Amino acid sequence: MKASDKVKHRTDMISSALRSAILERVLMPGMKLPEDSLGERFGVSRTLIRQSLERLAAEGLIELRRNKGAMVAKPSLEEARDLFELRTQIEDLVISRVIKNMNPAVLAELEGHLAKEVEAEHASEPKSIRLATEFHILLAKLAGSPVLLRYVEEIGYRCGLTLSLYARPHSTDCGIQEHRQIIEALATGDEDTARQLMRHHLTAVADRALFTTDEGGPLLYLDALEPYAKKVRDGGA
Amino acid sequence: MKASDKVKHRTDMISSALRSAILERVLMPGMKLPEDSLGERFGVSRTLIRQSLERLAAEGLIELRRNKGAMVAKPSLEEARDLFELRTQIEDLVISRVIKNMNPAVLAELEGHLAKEVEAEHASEPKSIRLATEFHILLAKLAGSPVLLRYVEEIGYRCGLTLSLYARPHSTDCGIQEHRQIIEALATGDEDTARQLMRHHLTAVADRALFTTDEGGPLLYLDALEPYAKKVRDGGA
DNA sequence: TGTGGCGCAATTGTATGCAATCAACTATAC
DNA sequence: GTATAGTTGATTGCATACAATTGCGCCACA
Repeated sequence: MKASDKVKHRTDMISSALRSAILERVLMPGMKLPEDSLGERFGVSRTLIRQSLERLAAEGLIELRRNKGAMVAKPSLEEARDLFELRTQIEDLVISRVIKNMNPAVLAELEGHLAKEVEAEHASEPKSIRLATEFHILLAKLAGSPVLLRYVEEIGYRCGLTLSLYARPHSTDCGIQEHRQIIEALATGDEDTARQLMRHHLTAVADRALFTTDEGGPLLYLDALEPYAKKVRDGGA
Repeated sequence: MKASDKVKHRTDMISSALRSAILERVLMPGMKLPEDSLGERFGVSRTLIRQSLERLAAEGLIELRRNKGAMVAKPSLEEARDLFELRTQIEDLVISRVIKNMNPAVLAELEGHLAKEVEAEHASEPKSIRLATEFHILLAKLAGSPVLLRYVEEIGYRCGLTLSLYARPHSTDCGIQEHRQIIEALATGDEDTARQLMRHHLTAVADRALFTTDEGGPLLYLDALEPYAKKVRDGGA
């Protein structure tokens, strides 16, 4: 049966849970992530936690220091700028590809996502943030290249993390309007405009954020993780 | 002291050893990589091998199938093309940055590398291949962005892997001349020319390779690994 | 002779235990 | 009172042991 096939392994579930927690700003940059506390929370042994942490470290979402454990990554301002620059460059390719694949079904997916963003705009802040990132990931999916998707995802997540360090609250507000414009340009097949809008959008997101420099001390905070751990313990996706 | 600091952990050494073996075409795409055989070879337990395999899987160099073990990745032709396209797009950024950082020391490093390439041209094939990839990595280093370096490295490695699947023998020959031209353009600060040369170079590398479709069966071959394993067992880098 | 099921061997998935490392604290000497 | 050395507690690094899964070969049966 398909349902049991799709059960990714527990490591994947734990990685995803931690990743979501980081992207939704439940785990803030600098927080320590000790193996056995996490293992206890998730109801698994340190082995699986270790694997998950290594994976997230490879993605750049956490830092792993020898004999000193893991903590949510605290990218420098420079690193943040480099990430956005790289992202901008890569998403050019996404635009080209999506335009090539454009059709009513694709357009519908994009507009469906936009609707979700509008809906969440005045609801929960974490959800808006997540949807904003997922807009770009949806575009990458529609580009039809697994390779492209892989890197857009990873860099998008890392950008999301940097925003939780450097962004002011509510800085996502105007993003929805920019997403809408991009969709319109894509729909009309105007590649140059779409590309420029995307570049402008990403620059704007970065600019809205990266000017304020916030300073937060490293803290350990596990209870916030509880809802995420519960899903894993209960065997959910 | 610095020497003891630089002792990366054994997992890193094993990952590097396997990565080198893959890039030097000692481990060909499709070869199986069983955990305990590798562990025996490298003189470590399966734990460390597993970690290394997971890391390489994250980099896209090997594939990891649940309950069925690891094998050297066999990227499809389409994936190969996507990788080169993405690489081309990203290395644009490298060019811009290197030009900004250009100075005599940088130029000297580039020319030093080119000299090594020339020297190895008629010596060992694997060394030429390695040096050709490392030219791009050197450029990324000189670009001065760790983020950029990380992705150029990874994608460069993956491209190297695809070439071992799809490239004809001796297809690296003309690469050196192209590298030389790129260095010249960088030296004169001509960004547009450099960028175009780089794009042309990468396209040429891909084209020289990706037309022949070779079909190789999956094989298990461990003895070829011996020199790599020995370095690790002896505690070398 | 071909096909279907059953069991065994091989390989991976996960937990646990012990050793090594690091950080913080205390005690002692100056 | 300060500085340094020793010691203790906590945390990671790695190996080993056991459980679960998969694939293959064998045998029965049509």
